[in-house]
Amino acid sequence: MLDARFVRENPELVKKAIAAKGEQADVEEFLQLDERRRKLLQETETLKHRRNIVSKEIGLLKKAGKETGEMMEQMRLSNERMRELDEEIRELNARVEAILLSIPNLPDPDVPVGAQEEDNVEVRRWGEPPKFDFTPKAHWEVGTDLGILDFACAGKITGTRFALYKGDGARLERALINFMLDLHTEKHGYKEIFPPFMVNSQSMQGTGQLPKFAEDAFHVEGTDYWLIPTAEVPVTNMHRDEFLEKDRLPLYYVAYSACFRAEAGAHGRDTRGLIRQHQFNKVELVKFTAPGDSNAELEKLVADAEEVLQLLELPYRVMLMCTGDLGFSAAKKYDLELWMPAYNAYREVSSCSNFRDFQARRAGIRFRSERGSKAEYVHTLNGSGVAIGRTVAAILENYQQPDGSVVIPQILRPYFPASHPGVIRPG
RNA sequence: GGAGAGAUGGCCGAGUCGGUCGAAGGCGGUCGCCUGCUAAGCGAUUAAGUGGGUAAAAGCCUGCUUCGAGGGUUCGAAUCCCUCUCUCUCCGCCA
Repeated sequence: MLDARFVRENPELVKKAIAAKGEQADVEEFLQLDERRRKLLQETETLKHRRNIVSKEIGLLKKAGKETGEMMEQMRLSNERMRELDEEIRELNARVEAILLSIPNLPDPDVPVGAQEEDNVEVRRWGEPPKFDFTPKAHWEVGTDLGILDFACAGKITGTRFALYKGDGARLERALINFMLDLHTEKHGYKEIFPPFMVNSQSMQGTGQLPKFAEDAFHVEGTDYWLIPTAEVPVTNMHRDEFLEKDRLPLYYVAYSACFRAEAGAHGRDTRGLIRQHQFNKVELVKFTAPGDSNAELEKLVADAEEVLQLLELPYRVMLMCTGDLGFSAAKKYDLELWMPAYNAYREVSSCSNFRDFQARRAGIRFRSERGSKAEYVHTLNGSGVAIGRTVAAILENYQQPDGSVVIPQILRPYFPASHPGVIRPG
């Protein structure tokens, strides 16, 4: 959420940002409601000021044994007007807040302006797409033929957009989770968190999923709980409504979690395979930093995620998202995209964003710099480090052999039994 | 699920016959003094949110709100009443 004062003072800038992101939010209505709200606020506060003074006086008079009946009667009357004003202010507050929550974050100045994917900018590429002297199969065929993925069975147990991993497939999934957690904790200095997979609505609002994107998430009926769409939600909310001491920053967290997404707007897209599931695993990186540090921290975050792909020896590219692809809360975002031979295209496995103080303001995550000792909001960043299911898909496609087997990336061998041949074969 | 206790400022912790309590005290922070350095010591200062005024700005002046959340009683509520949430202890149940 943006600062109300900032919106009030820079309405044109905010409107431009809303348009650039392709979002909808009524800044004009905000300005009108806000002005009326402040006018009423002044009126009721004047009345309250008087009440406070008179009440004190009544206390003193009573102590002195004086008559106070008339003053009390007067106060009773002005209380009615206060009640009316407060009621209207409360309504205005709710409407102003609602608009404020619907205004997206401002894009950074160095973010390319654009409406669609084609406007994203490729920053760099790593690795060479493998050359096959046979026609590479799609990962769902590879996995199904090997007997390590079973979509039909998952469909029976649960429904569409779920996957069942078996044998070496399940092992591969688990190996990737452990490999990534180990890398980020041991080499990159992140603290490991294992969060709840359900959160309350306040947490969902803190990171920006609510109120706008309720239909993208699964809600547990009869409760205030939501299945997390990413570990970003519980981990960022760890520090909701807290002050973080300056010398504690930056904070680096890494969390494995299952992620649950309704994919409401994606009917008919990626219906096969592991690319778009209602439930998938992800290792997520989350940072809390001082405001001045978030630019540099985003670059480091991207590098940390890239190292996962490099060690797995999977070809990828880094994309800088244009304003239209930034999403609601981000000020700047890089996507990492893995090469998928069967798609003959790069597909996203990681999204690394700098939210600046947008989430922190919603979630009330503050800190004090030593000097002015004035409270400020921290900056939050996060990125996938990386999505597991899509990585499995990429491994199955990039490491597939002519005979249908799949070579296990070298870095993952220690996560398989010593007796394992290092190749996944049918059976 | 049953019984009880609790929730106060960055942190800890006082505060019930409702009135000068936004809140004692301590810790921590900041500034100054002192000390050969460090440690200790002395003094001052230090809640947040929001509105208005003033200033180029840092800031300064001023109002209102906030003692888990929401509602109520009252001229006046941290203090009284109701509802809810969370935490802790005991019992029961359970992976």
